[in-house]
Amino acid sequence: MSGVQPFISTVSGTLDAKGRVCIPAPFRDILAAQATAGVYILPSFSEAALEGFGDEVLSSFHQQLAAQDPFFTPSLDDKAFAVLSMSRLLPRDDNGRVVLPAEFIGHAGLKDRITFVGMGRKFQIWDSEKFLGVQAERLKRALAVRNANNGGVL
Amino acid sequence: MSGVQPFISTVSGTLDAKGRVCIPAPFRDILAAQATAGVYILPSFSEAALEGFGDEVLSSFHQQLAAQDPFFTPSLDDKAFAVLSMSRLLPRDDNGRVVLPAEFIGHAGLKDRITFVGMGRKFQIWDSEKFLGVQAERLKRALAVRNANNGGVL
DNA sequence: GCATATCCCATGATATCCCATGTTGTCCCA
DNA sequence: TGGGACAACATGGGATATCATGGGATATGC
Repeated sequence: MSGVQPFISTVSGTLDAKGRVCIPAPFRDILAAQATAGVYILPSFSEAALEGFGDEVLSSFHQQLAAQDPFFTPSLDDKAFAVLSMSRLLPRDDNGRVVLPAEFIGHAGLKDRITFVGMGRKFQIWDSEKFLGVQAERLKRALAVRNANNGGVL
Repeated sequence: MSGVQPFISTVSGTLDAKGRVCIPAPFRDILAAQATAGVYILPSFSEAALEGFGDEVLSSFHQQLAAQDPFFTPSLDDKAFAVLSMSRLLPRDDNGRVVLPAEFIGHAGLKDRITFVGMGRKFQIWDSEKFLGVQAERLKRALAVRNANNGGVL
């Protein structure tokens, strides 16, 4: 198992009346391997979804910013703001659940059925119904990429 | 044994009532050599089949994506989605079997008789009946390729 | 004191593990 | 070269543990 284990697969879950979601067990194991106390959650700034990740992504992102001049790199502040200021470290309870803040639930338009989507270094949380449309569109784009450069990895 | 051992040959197997399939012993040995806990399974984008592979394929794909910024690379989401979100790591039991999720069985249209097809870095799982037609067509295309580049060594 | 948030326990469903059995292919000996 | 014994593999079913989810009790802060 070289490097960091990727988040893979797509699983469905529920959001209860208290705003709790149960992080899938395989995802919890990956987070635990990164010595992450809970899970970092960030509202995506381009989509109606939440992004989840562990210490590995946060610290590599931080180091990438730290390598640049902190006062004279305009894009730096915007990126730092979009990611760092909006992220929260949510603690997990004994059952592997976290409580999503109300504004996060609103941002992603979450109802009671949600979908966890493994994306490698991060994963996404979608409203299950919203995700169906996004899924079809993404597959179409990926297929177009595949046809453009026949000879991809797979 | 330099590099990675390829999956070769075509063998038939069964899908039982619990959705279990027994990975052929030679394939298991190749997966075990890659330190893969089980086997990664991915529904093919373009065909009614499942694709199986080990850590060698997945981690090379993941590392390629991990080199880029996880939040500011739009194309990353499409590629990660197409492969990583659709793949699952299925654990093997002591007898070398894995449980296929119901949606995978549906995608490939699997009945009780299935066929494992060695394809080098990966292998495919087909419904045996469906594969008969595909096999003939593939041989025809391969022959066309051979005829197209006459002037080869053989 | 009330509202909010955290922790803990109980339950149902699901997936994992384990053992038993039949079959097939391989090896050895006559 | 043929037959028989053995071992490895594949398949079926049942027991067990893990996971996800709901509800309730206890602490905390305003």
